[in-house]
Amino acid sequence: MNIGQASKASGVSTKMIRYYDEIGLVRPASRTESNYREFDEREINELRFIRRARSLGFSMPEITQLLSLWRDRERPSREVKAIAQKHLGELDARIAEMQTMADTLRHLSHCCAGDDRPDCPILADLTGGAQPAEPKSADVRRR
Amino acid sequence: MNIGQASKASGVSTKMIRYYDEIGLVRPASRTESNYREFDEREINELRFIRRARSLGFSMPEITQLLSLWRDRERPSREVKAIAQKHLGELDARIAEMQTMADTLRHLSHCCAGDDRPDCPILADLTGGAQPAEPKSADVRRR
DNA sequence: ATGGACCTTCCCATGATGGGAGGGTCAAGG
DNA sequence: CCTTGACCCTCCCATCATGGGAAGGTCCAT
Repeated sequence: MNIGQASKASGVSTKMIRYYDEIGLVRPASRTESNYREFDEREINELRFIRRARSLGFSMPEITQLLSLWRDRERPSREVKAIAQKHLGELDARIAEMQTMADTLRHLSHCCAGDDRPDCPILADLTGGAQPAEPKSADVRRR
Repeated sequence: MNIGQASKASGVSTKMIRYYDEIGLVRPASRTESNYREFDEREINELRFIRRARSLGFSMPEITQLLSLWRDRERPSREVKAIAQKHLGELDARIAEMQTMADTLRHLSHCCAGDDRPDCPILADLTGGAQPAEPKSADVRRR
């Protein structure tokens, strides 16, 4: 199986397959005499594994760890779970951060008339209460 | 005011101030005869504006637009609101995506014993039901 | 044997940010 | 006046995962 077929079978672009090869994430696939990469079922499964892990937001270093645990039939599931939970924590943290942004933005947007007039609470917030005059905004929560 | 002071006053790193200058986000600050950048209050406010906008997740192109609206005293707040709402939509979409990841991961993690044994639903999910044997997982929702 | 679809490697770009080298400038204290 | 240390300048490089594209080799079906 060559790289194009491996790509179709795994859903990973040829570009990325070569990249994973380059960084050693998948073991250097064997080559034909004309230097074409050759993939077997095992490698296709590894590529699918990587794709699925990426879709869950795991970083490449994390995937490297997960792959090596996956290859090890003796692994303790504890280690896998630890990686997953660490990642979950980071995901939750980033979600919370973005949620804060979104909430603030929703509030500001809600307060903005959105008409022809120039007055705009969104710009006012970005300005930070400063600029021309008095900085006496109280309830527009800012971090 | 030189770049170091501007950095302290605005909370933007000197590196980033130079970058914003380079990409034309802040108008090329005036220079002293020894080629030092000089900043006035207006530019400090623009830097603060950028910092606040970044903290709300706006991209540089969006900030470019916001800044030009901010400079224009005749702007219709409609335009500002449109940018904010577009960004809000993107934020919400990314949050939903990450939330899906986190939920899946939470579920898998919950189902994983996390002990010395090698059996691991997390790895099983990443494997995609494939590999050695039967692909008959039904309730482990996968996208 | 020729053409088209494939493969290879190498280089470049992204976006926002930081690190660091090599060299000029300024101000304070001796 | 000169030294010293804290600044400033520009230029280059790296990140992380991904894709685009060029130049050139290979394979297969007609």
